[in-house]
Amino acid sequence: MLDAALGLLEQQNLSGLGVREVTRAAGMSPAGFYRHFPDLSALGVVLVEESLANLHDMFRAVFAESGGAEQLIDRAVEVIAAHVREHRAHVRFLARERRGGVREVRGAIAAELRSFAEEVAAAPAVRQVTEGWPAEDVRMLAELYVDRMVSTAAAFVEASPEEGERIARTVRLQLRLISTGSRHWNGS
Amino acid sequence: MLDAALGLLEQQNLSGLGVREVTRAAGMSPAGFYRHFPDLSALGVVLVEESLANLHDMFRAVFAESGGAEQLIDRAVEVIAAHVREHRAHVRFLARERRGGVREVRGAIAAELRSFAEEVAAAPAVRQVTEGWPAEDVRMLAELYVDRMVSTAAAFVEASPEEGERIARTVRLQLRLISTGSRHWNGS
DNA sequence: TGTACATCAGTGAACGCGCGTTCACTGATGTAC
DNA sequence: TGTACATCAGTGAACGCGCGTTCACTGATGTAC
Repeated sequence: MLDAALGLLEQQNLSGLGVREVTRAAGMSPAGFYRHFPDLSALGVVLVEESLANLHDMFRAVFAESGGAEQLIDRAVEVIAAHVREHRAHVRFLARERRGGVREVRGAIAAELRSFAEEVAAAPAVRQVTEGWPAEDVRMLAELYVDRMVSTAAAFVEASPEEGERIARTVRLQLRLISTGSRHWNGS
Repeated sequence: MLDAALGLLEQQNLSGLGVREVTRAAGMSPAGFYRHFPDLSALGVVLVEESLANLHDMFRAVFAESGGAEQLIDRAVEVIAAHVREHRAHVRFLARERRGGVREVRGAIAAELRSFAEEVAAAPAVRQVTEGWPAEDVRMLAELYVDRMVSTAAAFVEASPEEGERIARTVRLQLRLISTGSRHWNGS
């Protein structure tokens, strides 16, 4: 039933989903829905949790191994592409709901992205560059990386394979430019 | 009626809007809707056009006067904040629909943002820095600026005044970092 | 091993409701002579 | 200036439909003795 809902959410957003629509897609009778969830927003919460947990894994995978900036950037783009390939529906769902209709959902996603930024800030490859920076500067750099990675995943998910290749090239350049900027950063 | 629809769209997305809901908010009878639009997606098209035209003005206002990188960044953040203050509902609508449900709308927004990126790439302040760069590198820098500005507007629109101040500080730092990166860019 | 019972995911019919859309209408405003 | 007519934004009633939710039910599976 969660899979059925995710499938439907590729074409529309959470607030447009219907109980009968979901059960129909799952091959059940409408009443069966209430054996699993009290209402649709409860189902939404589960999907958000699943999607964010997956995304968390993605971030951990990027920063799991150490290495220079170049290797890190290449691995980041590969991991993002693989993540989108494997969790396309989840990524699409997050991209929609990040700025979407349900305040509660938006807040949960925002909070999780902030916690990802903290992890990025604490990653050895980043700490090496930001040694001696004020906390605010480290945070803005980490948020810049997180936002770029999430936006890239969102762009991949709607793209054809050729567009995907173009997006990958562009984001690699952008991450390199940000990395260059951080190496020449002269304080706020 | 457009205003009524924009008001409703602060709480939900285009695909969740209803004819009766809009006419109710506009103080009309349901049938009156069809005097102005054949259906809701026609109304959506008008709102997208309005919103993008406004956003275009915002980009032009940022790059209207020349000046150093620092002045440009400060003006950009001020102009974005003013734009959000004046066109809150339009900005919120664009933020929602940029990754939202309706393919046609998403495509129209993406195309317009690409054309903004071309304008940014052609702005004197940017051309000065990117002299001699390959076209692809110029494009990725312009897209980075555009995306950061649009994301900032989207963030402002949901933020309290204090959060807004934090966002403004963060984005100023990020734009400075990108600018620093571009000045030390050593080719792709 | 067999029997009686509990659990619980899924069913199908029914309910009242708000939806989108249509229709012939009204009545204000502009225009031709 | 007055009169006849055209235009058109807005109306109110009506339609059929799909919606969310409830209810008593079924029947498969697990479990205690």
